[in-house]
Amino acid sequence: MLRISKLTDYATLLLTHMARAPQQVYSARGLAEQAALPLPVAAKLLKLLAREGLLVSQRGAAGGYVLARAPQRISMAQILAAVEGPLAVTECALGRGVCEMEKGCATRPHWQLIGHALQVALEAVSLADMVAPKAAPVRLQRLER
Amino acid sequence: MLRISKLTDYATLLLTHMARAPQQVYSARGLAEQAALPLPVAAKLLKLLAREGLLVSQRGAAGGYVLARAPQRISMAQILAAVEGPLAVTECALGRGVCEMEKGCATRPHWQLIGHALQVALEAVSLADMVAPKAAPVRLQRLER
DNA sequence: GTTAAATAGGACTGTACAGGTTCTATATAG
DNA sequence: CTATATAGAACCTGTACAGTCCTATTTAAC
Repeated sequence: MLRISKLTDYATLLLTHMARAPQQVYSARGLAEQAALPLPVAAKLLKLLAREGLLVSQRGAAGGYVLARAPQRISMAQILAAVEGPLAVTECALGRGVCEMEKGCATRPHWQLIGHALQVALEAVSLADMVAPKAAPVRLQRLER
Repeated sequence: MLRISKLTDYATLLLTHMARAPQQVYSARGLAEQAALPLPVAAKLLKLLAREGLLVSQRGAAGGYVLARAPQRISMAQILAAVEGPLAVTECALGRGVCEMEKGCATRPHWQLIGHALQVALEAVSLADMVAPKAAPVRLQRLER
């Protein structure tokens, strides 16, 4: 569990295809074919990614989508945030007052810590890393007290 | 997003209560009250946690639940796995043949890496850490290439 | 100017699963 | 024997994810 949504997975797929030749303009139709996704799904995602600033869109004939930045500067954290909204492992991580047990809850700061570790892990992996043949160099370390 | 389920959150709540006085026997009813959870929910979770080996149960009158191990030896990863099943950020992380795009998918190993980072983060935080006043000492590090 | 090709944005739908309840069976202390 | 526990399964229900479709709007090309 702790699974990302399928849509996020698809979005990553689309973006990695584009990352192989950045600056090129891709149509929704073409990308859907390459990624083997239904056109409506790909189109919906591309629109979303454009709205969220990860892609730049060009309307009209011969239009399409281009990566808004170099693949190195697009992190998995950004992709996930674009598709699924802000990262929040627990409800209380979203803000005050969401959870009614807030006052007596000693576990909250620790959840936040786990959430933070996850955030860092996601930020450390870029789109460029995702197309690289070798695994991205991220490692977790446990500090002794 | 990437949220844990409410049930996992509740389970953590119950377990942290128990961790404050390990070796003590807790009834489902008492724990439900302390944690301010509906009795059916608490009961269901406690049964599950017992089945998964995190708790030891004692049936009959004056029965109840005890932590199966010291709080230091119960990790958040174990709690999450008990309630939600094996950690899998993407579908393909569960095993071969689940995802039909498997052959041409270059992103898979990188997802696995992210999943692994998450796993380590969750393993590094114990139940004992969750009741401690200070945040647990976990840190992520990015290695240079 | 018209047409074709593309994105923008929203509405709509089905369905799988989390979240929660209830019931019956079984064990055990007193 | 009875009261008090847990064990386990079946069941219901709301909601959010996944996916489709329809109607603008923009722009290149002829």
